Formats: sequence, C-alpha cells, structure tokens
Amino acid sequence: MTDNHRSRTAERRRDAMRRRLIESAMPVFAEKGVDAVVIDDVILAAGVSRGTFYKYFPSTRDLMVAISEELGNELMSLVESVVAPIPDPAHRVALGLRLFIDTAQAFPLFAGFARVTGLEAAGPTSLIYDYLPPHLEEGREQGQFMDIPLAVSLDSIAGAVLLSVLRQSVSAPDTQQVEQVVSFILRGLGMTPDEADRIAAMPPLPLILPQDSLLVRAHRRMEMVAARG
Amino acid sequence: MTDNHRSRTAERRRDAMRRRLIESAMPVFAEKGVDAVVIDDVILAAGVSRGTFYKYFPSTRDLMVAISEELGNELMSLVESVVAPIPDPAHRVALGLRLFIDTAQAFPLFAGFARVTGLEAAGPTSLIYDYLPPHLEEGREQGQFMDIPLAVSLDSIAGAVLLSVLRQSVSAPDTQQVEQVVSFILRGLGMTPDEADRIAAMPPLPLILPQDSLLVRAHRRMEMVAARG
Amino acid sequence: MTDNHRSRTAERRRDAMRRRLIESAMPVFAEKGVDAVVIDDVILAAGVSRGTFYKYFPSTRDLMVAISEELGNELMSLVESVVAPIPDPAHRVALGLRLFIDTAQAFPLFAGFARVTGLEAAGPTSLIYDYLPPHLEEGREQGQFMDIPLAVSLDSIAGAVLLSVLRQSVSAPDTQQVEQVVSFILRGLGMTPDEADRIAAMPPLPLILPQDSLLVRAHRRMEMVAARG
Amino acid sequence: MTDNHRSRTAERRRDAMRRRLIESAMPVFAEKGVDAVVIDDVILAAGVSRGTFYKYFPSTRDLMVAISEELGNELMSLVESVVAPIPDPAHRVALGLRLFIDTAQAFPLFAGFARVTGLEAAGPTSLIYDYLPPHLEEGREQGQFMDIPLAVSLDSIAGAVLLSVLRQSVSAPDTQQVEQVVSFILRGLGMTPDEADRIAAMPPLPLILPQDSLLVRAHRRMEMVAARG
DNA sequence: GATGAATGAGGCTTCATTCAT
DNA sequence: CATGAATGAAGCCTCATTCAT
Repeated sequence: MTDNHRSRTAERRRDAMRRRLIESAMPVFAEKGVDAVVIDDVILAAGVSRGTFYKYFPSTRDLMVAISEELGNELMSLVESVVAPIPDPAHRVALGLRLFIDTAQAFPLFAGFARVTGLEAAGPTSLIYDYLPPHLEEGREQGQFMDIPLAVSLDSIAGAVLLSVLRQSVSAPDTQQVEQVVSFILRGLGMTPDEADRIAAMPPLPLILPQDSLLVRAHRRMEMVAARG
Repeated sequence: MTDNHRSRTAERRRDAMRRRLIESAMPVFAEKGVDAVVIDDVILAAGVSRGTFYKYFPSTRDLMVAISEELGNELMSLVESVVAPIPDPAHRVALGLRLFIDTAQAFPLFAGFARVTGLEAAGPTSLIYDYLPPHLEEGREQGQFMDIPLAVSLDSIAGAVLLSVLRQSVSAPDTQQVEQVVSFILRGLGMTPDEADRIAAMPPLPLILPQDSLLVRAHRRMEMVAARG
Repeated sequence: MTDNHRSRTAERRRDAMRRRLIESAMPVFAEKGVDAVVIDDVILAAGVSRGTFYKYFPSTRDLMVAISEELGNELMSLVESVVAPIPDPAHRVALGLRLFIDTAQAFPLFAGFARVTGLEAAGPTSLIYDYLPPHLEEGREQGQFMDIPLAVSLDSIAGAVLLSVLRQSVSAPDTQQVEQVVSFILRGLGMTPDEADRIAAMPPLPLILPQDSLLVRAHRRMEMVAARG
Repeated sequence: MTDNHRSRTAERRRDAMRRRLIESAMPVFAEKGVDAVVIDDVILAAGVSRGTFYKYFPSTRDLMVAISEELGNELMSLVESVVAPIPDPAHRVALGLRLFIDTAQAFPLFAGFARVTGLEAAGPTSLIYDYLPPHLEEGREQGQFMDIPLAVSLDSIAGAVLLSVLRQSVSAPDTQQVEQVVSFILRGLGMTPDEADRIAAMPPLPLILPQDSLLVRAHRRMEMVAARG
C-alpha cells in the first residue's frame, strides 16, 4: 500500500513535469520556429534544469513531436465530439473544417505552431488525414460527394486548410474567407455551387476548449510570461 | 576596349561560378533539408574554397533563396511560354498546373527541393501566386470561374498543388491522381464536374526543358556524383 | 538484548549490501574499464538506488579500491594457506606465483579486472609486494636466491607476472608459458637454469576457491546476467 | 610552381601545428594522467583554439596515441643507432635496456608519460616488443641466451623494465638498481650470474638526444611554462 | 532508511566567419 | 584573387550529487 501510494505519487509528478515542458515549449516553437529552438530556450521557458529536459525528451524535435501529437489528439476529439451529432455528412465536414480554422484564428499559438511545424509528418494538420476519411466516405455513399481517390481529396483539403490557416496567422482574420475556402472545398468534392455556399455559411456550433486543455494552458502560460517579461 | 574585354571576361567567370554553386547545391538541399546543410556540404559539392563561397553568398540560406528564385523564374517562364498560346483560360490554367506537377514528378530533385523548402516564403510553389492571377481573372470574366476572392483561390490551389507534389515525392507517380487534383481545383473554381473532368483530362502539351536549364544541369550533376560516389 | 539484536541485524544487512555492490560491480569494472564506469552502471548492476550507493561508497573509484582490497586479501590468504606448509622457499615462491597466474587464467574476470586496474596503486598485483618479501628473504638465507635489493626483485617479479596475466587475458591460456615465466623469475633470482626449470615444473597444488569467495560469487553473478540479457 | 610552393608551405605549417600540439600536450598527460586530460588542458597548453585541436585530432586519446607513437619511434631509432655497432648481442641488449631506463631517469617527463599511459597497447614500453626480438634471437644463436618462447622473454623483460621505470619516476634515481634489474633480466635469459653482472655493469655509451627531438622540445617547453607560470 | 527526480557544472563538438598567404 | 588554417561562440550531452518524499 505504501509502495503503491509512493509510486502513484511519483507518476503524477512525472506527468506534471511532462505537461509543464510541453505547455511552456509550445509558445517557444510557435515563435521561433522548430529549427531555431534550442534546449536553452525550452528549459528557460519551463524553468527547469538541463538534466530534467533530457530525462523527458531526447531532443527538442522529440518535444515538438510530442506537442504535435498531444495537440492533434486534443483537437481531434474536441471537434469530433462537437460535429458527431450532425446527421448530414457534408454539413459535418464543413463544420469540422470551420471549427479547425476558427480555432487557429482564435489561438495564434495554434496557427504559429502549425506554421513552423509545416509539413512535418506529425504536424497538427495531419489530423485531417485521420479524421476526415469516414465522413468523406459517408458523404460519397449518400451521393453528396463525387467518387474521387481519397488521397486526392485529402491532399486538396489539407492543402487548402493549411495555407488558409497560415494566412490567418499573418493577416487579419476574415470570416468571409473561411466560408469561401470551405465552399471551394465542397465544390471540389462535387457539390453544386449553391449547395456549397449554403452549407459553408451555416452558423457554426461553438467549440468550447476546456480550461485544462493544452492549448488554453499554453496560451495562459504565454500571456503570463508576456505580462512579466 | 581592353578593359571592356577584361571586365566582360570577369563577369562571365562570376556568372559561371554562381551557376556552379547553385547547380551543385540544389541536390544537397534536396537531400539533406534546408536546415541541415552546412557550408562544408556546399563547398565540397561545388569543389570550391570557403572564401569563394563567401564571395558569392553570405549564408547557405541565401544560396537556398537564390536557387528558389532561379528555379521559380525558370519554370514560370517555361510554363508560361507553353500555355500562353492556349486561348481558353480554364484550359490554360489546367495545363499549367499539370505541367508544374508533371515536372515535379519527372525531377525528384524538384519535388525534394520543394519539400525541404516547405512553406518558406520564397519556395518554388510561390510562383503560383505570381503566375495565376491574370489567368484566373480572365476565366472569371469569361464566366468559367466563379467570383471568389483571389486569396481564397490562390491558397486553395497552391495548397492542393503543394501537397500533391509532396505526395509525388514519396509515392509512385500516378497520372490519374494528377488529373483528379486539377479537376478538383477546377470544380472549386466553379466549373461543373463534367467540364472540369473533360478539361483536366485533355492531352498535355509537352514541357521541354532546355539542356542548360538549372533543373537539367543540377540533375545531371547529381547523377554524375551518384555514379562516381 | 533487543538493541543488541537489532543492531546486529542491521550490521548484517549492511554487510550484505556492501558485498552486493562489490560483487556486482566487479564485472562492470572488468568490462568497461575503471574510468568508464559511472554510477548508473553500478546501481543498475546491483539493482539498488542512487541514494543507497552513496550510503556505502563516496565514488565509483572508492568502490573499485574496495574491490581491489577485498580481492587482494582474499587471494593472498588463500595462496598463503596453500603454500605455507611447503618447506622449501623457492618451491613455495614458485607455486605461489603459479597459483596466482593460474587463477587469473581460470577467472577472466580477475584478469580483466587486473587489466583495467592497471598500475593503480591498489591493483591486485600489488599483493605480490606484500606477500613475497619474507619468502624471498628466507630463500636468500638458505642460499637459493642471490642477494639483490628487494625493490629490484619485486619490480622484476611483479612486472613479469603482471604482463603474463594480461597476456592470458587476451590470448589462449598456455601452461607451458606460465612455467617458463616462473622459471625465468627463478633464474633472475639466482638459481641455475636446471634448478629453475625443475622447480617451476613441479605439479601445482590445486587452489580451491570457496563458494562464497568474492571471485566465485562475482563470476556466478556475471553469468546469471549474461544468461538473462 | 606557385601552387607547388604554396602547398608545400601549407604542409609545413600543418606539420608545425601538429608538433606544437604534441609537444605541449606531452607534459600535460605526464602530469594529469591520460584519463584526466580534457581538451581545455591541451588547447591551453598549446595556445590554440578549440577548433584547431579538432582539425588535428578527434580526441585527447588520439593525441595521446600519437605522442606514444612519435616518442616510441624516436627513442627506438636513437637507441638502435647507438647500440647497433656493438658486436656482442648480450651486451647490445643490456646497453639498450640501460639507455632506455636511463632516459626515463633523465626525463621525468618520459617516466611520467609511461606511467600514465600504463598498459595501453601503444604505450612507449611497447617499443621493446618491436626492437628486442632480433637481438634476443641473435643471442640465442650464439648460445648466450636460453631457448625460451619469445612471448615469455618479452613479457618478463617489458614488465621488469616498465615497473623499474615507474619506480624511477617516484623515488630517487639509483644507478645501482638499474644495473641490478638488467642483470636480473640477463640471468632470466639464461646467463650465469657472473656474466650477467659483468655485462650489466659495463660503462654505458651516452645517449645524445638531438635538440629537436620530441622529448627535448617537450621538456624545454614544459620548463618555459614552469618558469613563467 | 531507501528512493529516484531534479540539478547544473563540466566536458564535448560543430560550424560560421575571418584573414594571412 | 582564391585558398583553407585558425578561431571561438554556441549548442549539445552526461553524470556526480543532493534532497524531498
């Protein structure tokens, strides 16, 4: 019982340290770019020692990958839980993409991270490749989407979304444009311009990020630093 | 006259050295990735001294930018010269994109370079932003394309093309897919699925790269090294 | 009485832990070399925590010294107890050296440890300096050995034995050679070649290492690890 | 011609830097011990930059090996050239060993280096293994030495000489002892005590180290530093 | 009393940049 | 004018040691 308690305590501490590194490193990556981040940046941001960093991650790149995964999983399940109840596949896809792009708008941290992560395999954009296929398939079965190779749809959608997110990260957010990109995608998938516009313009359900989500915590932490520094 | 001749000779030598650095560095970037290339790699590949390198470029990143520009300009004017005579804007755009993607397929060097350059501002993909607007505008005037914000069209097209090119660089080339991507884009621009498919499937004019183009010379140089090494 | 018992138990536990560290560290030193061994190696091999290690030894080098001493004392008393009854000093010296070298042959662990310990003051070779003098003196008194400075005899003998042991640790053991080395030493001490050869070739008494000797236990432990790993 | 001259100049400079590193590092190794020397010690002693060190040696251990080899070769050829004219093999061997040990006495630097190099394969002692065999063989042919395995002779001689040199490096030099060690060795090789003593006691030819020998230069450099520091 | 997470000094290595030849 | 030896700042990584649990 004592041992059990002790080891559980230890594990909780380990988890806390891991989260701390991840949360505090995310703004660093978003600002400096993946390849410019050095270990000193990370340990300074997290307020830990060099040795501690190496206990948890073998390199800054591994930390970046961990952040990507964590972020991807988090967003994926959040978006999924919001859009899952929507019966219409096209509407579901449209809303999912909008939520994704809107989140990028709301959290420059996310857009920045996506930008520097760029085309890395594990980048947060890649969640599109994991999340979309069943919805596209369902839309095709119901005759809303044309029958095109999955790779083509995914590349086209991911590319359009990625560049759109990047644009949001440099210029002022523009709801119009987001709707238009989604509409472009729906047309590309085979819908008529009218349908596409109508569905892309439907009022979005709000995406509520929990207070202890990585994105929120990293955002808060960044603002704390900004306020102090 | 003597001075004139001397300086002209000097200038020709400078140009030759510059080309030599650019041509021999391109495969290096394509293989190692932008951030992994160090000056030693470049001067080894070009067979010049450290000092000489600095005479021409202040850093490897500047060299990378120079390659991007050279490559972009070269492809841009080649593609333009091929498609310019085509009277129909939609056909012109479709063929231009296909030529672009096909070239990436034919020259893994190009796809590799695009991949490592990634989303860098000066990447070769960016030429799409320079080259497409007038054609899109003309298509819109003739009622082939819908009236959507330029930024939306360009992001969507560039994103789809970029990811498509990257896919080519890792998996086997697939003509089917290229046509489908172009068709997706044409639909996104507002064409009906039938028109889009028909235009995307039209037989492409061949793109003839001159023997002294950067891409061809770099390719040859790379193969020479591979054969020797 | 209770206190007495408690403290005796504690002491027994302390001794057990000390032996455990020593036994499990010996193969580590033999394999990696004195200066390459880090605390992690030791605590991994012994299966104890960092803190525990520091309870017993202030550094790996101290542990190495402890092993040397333990090993030296153990061998010294074993060899002494075997050769003590031999009335003839020359025979006694010859047999003692042969037992020493033979043990090194039989236990690569010993040769390995001697090799990495090298010329460190506390190396196991040094036991020669402690053990030989009275026997050499007795031999001199009986006219078997010449009257040479002790330092000269000891250096020459220790040097020859040391290099001989090291040779055994890298090439196949060779009984012939061991006898020849001992014969060389006896001649160096002043015996005639005939006498030297005769004495060096006398059948050795066997050296029985007790099952709980450091060398045997370390050897077993090492084989257990090798079998598992 | 110009290129030829330039490259020859460059090569001379490279050689000079290599010598500088070797000469200035030797005292450092002799004092601190092989495993204690860090790159900072070396570059401080040589007055060069970190980067320069790495241009010439991949690690301090490699530098140590280079010193060993250089020193071994130098002494080997010097001793050989002095003893080569001696017609009698036993005398030749005896004098060679004495010159070797005497040099160690005269240059604490040498003894110190030998001590820390210890039993490393490439240590300066190893030159005995290269240099002695033909002389031993010749002595055996002429009936001066017994017929014993080469490995046995070499190990015994090298061991005795090595420990003798180390003794010199810690206690006051003692000509008597040197002669006695050589005499011990000659007896071990099969000579009678009388012959052995006579030959070992013969007046030694002097060994003149050239002013630009590694040992002399390193010695001077060390004294310069000592005088300044 | 044992544990192992955290620390940070200390050493290693690379590589952009300069400059004498 | 080209060369490449030399530089040293800037990163990386390990590991002995401490100490809260």
